[in-house]
Amino acid sequence: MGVRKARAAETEAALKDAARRLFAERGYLNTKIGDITAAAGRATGSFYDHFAGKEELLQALRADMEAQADIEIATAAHAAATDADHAAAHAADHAADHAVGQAVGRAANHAADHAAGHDLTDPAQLREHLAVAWHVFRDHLPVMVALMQSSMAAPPRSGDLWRRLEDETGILRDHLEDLRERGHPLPGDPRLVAAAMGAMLSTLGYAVLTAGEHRPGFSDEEVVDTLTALLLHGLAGPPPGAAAGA
Amino acid sequence: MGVRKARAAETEAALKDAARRLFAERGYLNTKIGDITAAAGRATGSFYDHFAGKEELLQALRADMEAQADIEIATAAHAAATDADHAAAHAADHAADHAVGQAVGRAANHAADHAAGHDLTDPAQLREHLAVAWHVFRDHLPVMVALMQSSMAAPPRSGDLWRRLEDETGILRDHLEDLRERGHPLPGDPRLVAAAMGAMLSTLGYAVLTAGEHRPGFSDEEVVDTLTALLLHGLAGPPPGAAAGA
DNA sequence: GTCTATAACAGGATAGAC
DNA sequence: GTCTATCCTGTTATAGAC
Repeated sequence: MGVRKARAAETEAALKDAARRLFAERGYLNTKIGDITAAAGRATGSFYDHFAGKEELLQALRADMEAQADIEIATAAHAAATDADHAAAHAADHAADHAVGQAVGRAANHAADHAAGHDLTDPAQLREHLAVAWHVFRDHLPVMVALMQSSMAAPPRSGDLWRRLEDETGILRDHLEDLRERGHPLPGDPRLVAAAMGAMLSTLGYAVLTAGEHRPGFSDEEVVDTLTALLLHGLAGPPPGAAAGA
Repeated sequence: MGVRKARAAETEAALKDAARRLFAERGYLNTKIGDITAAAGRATGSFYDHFAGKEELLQALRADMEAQADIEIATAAHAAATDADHAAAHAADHAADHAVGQAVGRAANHAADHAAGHDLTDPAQLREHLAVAWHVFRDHLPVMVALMQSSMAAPPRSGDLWRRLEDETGILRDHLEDLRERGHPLPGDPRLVAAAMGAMLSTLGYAVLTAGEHRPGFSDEEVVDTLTALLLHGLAGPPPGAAAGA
């Protein structure tokens, strides 16, 4: 790789970094191309040598995020697999795939293999799913914020948000369908239940993790524990003799 | 009221109507002042004789919505109160107040009185709460869409979304706190649980009710039933002998 | 109060030298 | 590839006649 190409890659990285920084601070919609180039220490015109526009930049950031999430997930799953506890390893492994799909909207390739054998009614597995999704959201907050703002800014009737919700919860839906096939009673159509859970997770994540000053003051663990308890047994609480996850 | 004033009121109403129509079609963010005046059959300049800007118009629409919701709620509660079934009437009455607060972000005045005596663990009452919130959302979709787009477009760190979530779920939170004080185990901090439920309801509502062509095909009842079942007993389902709402 | 016309200002995107 | 300079478009908001 020549110096020229290296310099170009450097500029592209600088633009991406600046974009992530600004997306977290001002949001995607309020960040102008000029803001990004200024923050990256480049000229406005240079932007268009790397990206066709703001939307293309966002897609590039999304690709980066998915790639990095894959790595994090894989190592997390591996770490869990070295554990003595089979159930935990199993949960972490599958939770990873699901959660990434859930938070990012991908991983259809692994879905089929891993759908079977899951049990979202197991407190540990459900908690692990939610925890991974929550932390992916937190670790990639700038891009998640940008993606959410972008899909909320689209014309309502385009159905963008519903599509996004379905994409993000593909794996979760598979797990639910699997659960239903094995005879477990579900609250409703797996598509709907999965979308509802995705809606809760993404909007609550956005609200809690971006609040900054006016921070609600909930720790990651408290949020994950609460969502686990709520989604596992609802408001009525666990049946008298059950060993719950809360 | 003179003719001049009446004409002015007419124009203001025309602007509001046009705005609601366009907000539902193109969304709040993509609707320009000029679009509204054109759709209302007025000149662009006339807009500023009635509103200081788009944000002020939105606040006016919000006020209208809240006023109308009050009426709808009151009559609904009254109708329910004439029923022979005490429990149903009770549920509908309080559900109304909550749901409006939930969907609209107000009704703090009634909160204190009505918080006591509720029981969100009762399937009928929970369902009623969710049903009213869902229908308020649907009936005022243009304004709800605009409000959501507006708060999502704000700078993330402003904490706008978290504040909005807390405001919308004030009454729900009160009910949960009441429940907790009466010894019922909750999934977590009432503020957090309420916010999570609000996040689910508003985002799912937006996604499902705006999807248009790419409509998921779920009826209002199916959604309300599903959310009731999910929030009442979670994914694990009702305890063996329970009479659930699903 | 309503209109026409226009000022004022983003913001996106390109041209051409280096 | 990167820069400087500029064009061009859309949108807000106001001025002033009616």
